[in-house]
Amino acid sequence: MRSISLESVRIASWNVNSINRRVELLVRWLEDAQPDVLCLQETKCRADDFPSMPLLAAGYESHALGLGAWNGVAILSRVGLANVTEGLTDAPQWEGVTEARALGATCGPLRIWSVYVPNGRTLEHPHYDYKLEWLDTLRRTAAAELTSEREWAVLGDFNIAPTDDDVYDRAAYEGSTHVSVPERDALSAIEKVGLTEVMPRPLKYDRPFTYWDYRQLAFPKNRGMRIDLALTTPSVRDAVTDAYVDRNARKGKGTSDHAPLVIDVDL
DNA sequence: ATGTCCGATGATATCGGA
Repeated sequence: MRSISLESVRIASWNVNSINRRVELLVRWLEDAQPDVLCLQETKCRADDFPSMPLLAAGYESHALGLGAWNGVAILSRVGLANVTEGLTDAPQWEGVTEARALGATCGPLRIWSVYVPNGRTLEHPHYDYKLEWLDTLRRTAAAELTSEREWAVLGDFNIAPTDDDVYDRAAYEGSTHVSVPERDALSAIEKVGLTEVMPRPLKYDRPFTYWDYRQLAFPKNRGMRIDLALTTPSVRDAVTDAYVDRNARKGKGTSDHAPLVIDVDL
């Protein structure tokens, strides 16, 4: 019989839209929010340009995956960062390149992945097919890792609004990506391998949007979407004590167009 | 005025991407 130990961790995910543009903001947020693990997306820098020193000074070790101006993911942790896996198994390529969109690591009690799902651009664009193929590859990687008896989570920018309630106005997205049936089916297929979504609470208004376009005053008008998601094993989900979107991090000049998703778990 | 912002580039304005 094994002993049960209570382990409390705060995990988070944030599409930062260029980490080198926002190092100081990120460090201030880390000091304020105190996450134990943070999954980052759209770091937009090579691993050797990643600002690991100021993050280390803030108390976090990090592992970054990036090719340059586009995409890029990373994981920060103050509870260990081991067994790092760079990329999905047999990930599809875009224009001959295996992009930096997925990073897995074991952090404390959790096996955790940071993902930046392809945007898709339009329903007719080859990038949309790439998005669906990439999501199916994520499903296969998740299924393969879930055979181990470890608590497991994937956090990131999925570029999918799971339901019509996850966009400010369904009609505004008619014929667009992020809300289409094949994208939502691909998300459901990932959940069917043994994952369940952690639903955050909003800090303001009725719905926990995580992204607001920079244009057309979308943030002050709360014209947002909930596309940054967390899928976990059921036992992690059942151990969640709080989950929220920190929309305060979206306020003001010089912020990312995404807000962080924060999840507290008592395992 | 897409009421914007990012990195990259025959850079000092323009472009693709989001």
